[in-house]
Amino acid sequence: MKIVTWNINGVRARIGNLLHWLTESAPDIVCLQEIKSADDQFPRLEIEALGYNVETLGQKGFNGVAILSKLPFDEVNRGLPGDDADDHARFIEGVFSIKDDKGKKTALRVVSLYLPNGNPIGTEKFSYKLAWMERLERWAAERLEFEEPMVLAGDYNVIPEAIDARFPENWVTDALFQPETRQAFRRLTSLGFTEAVRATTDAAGVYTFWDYQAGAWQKNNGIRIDHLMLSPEAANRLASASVEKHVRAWEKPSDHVPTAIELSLQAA
DNA sequence: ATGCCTGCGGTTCGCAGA
Repeated sequence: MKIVTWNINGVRARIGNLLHWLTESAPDIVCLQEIKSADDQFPRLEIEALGYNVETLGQKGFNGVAILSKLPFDEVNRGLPGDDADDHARFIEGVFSIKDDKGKKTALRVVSLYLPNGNPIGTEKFSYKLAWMERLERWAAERLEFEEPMVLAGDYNVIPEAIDARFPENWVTDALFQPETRQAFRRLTSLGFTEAVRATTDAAGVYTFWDYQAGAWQKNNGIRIDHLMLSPEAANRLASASVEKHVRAWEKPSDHVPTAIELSLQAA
């Protein structure tokens, strides 16, 4: 089963790219971020026509997340618990039915998350980011008790290590590379999650984002900030992970590219 | 030191992004 995360930077501006990519990449489940669209403006009909079920948590103008799935949704949960005053659309969870090793029906949980950017540091934006990461950690710790295959996929806005940036020195004062940010990300690993790309390669130069400005793509001035965190039950079934870098060279690209995993499991 | 570029809202500039 192929599961992909992609910060699409405006689903309506990118609908042509999205439809082409869905046909080419043939994912089973897609986690989208920054759809920048209210739910009633989301271009669902074109996507449904390709055989996908669509669930969104949209917001007018910015943010917004969605899950597209060839599997039917058994359950959908919108919003990250822990702060009733938080009105940003950054979190949606879908639950699907799969077969376990013995052919018995069990649940697969997939989250599409858009973690706050947090810049500039020293402002309420950065404290919101860190608070959001604490809420995510608490939520994830509870979900791990289910002992189910689970994928927390999205734009984490976290550069985990220096190897994940072409020029790490450019990011030392940035919210994406602060020690507190990286430590909060590592706490997910401490809970028991496995980050899929680093589980499959130690290579440098694996990036998922290139800024639109200053020729960052042409200079390969990239960073790796889109991640898939796997529960133990999902990590045990990880067959491969890959970054679909070529999509960044398309006409009118998103500044992020799709990041994919293959899990050895079957829909029920 | 700053802007570089892009999408969106709502109008031709401001905000947000990373």
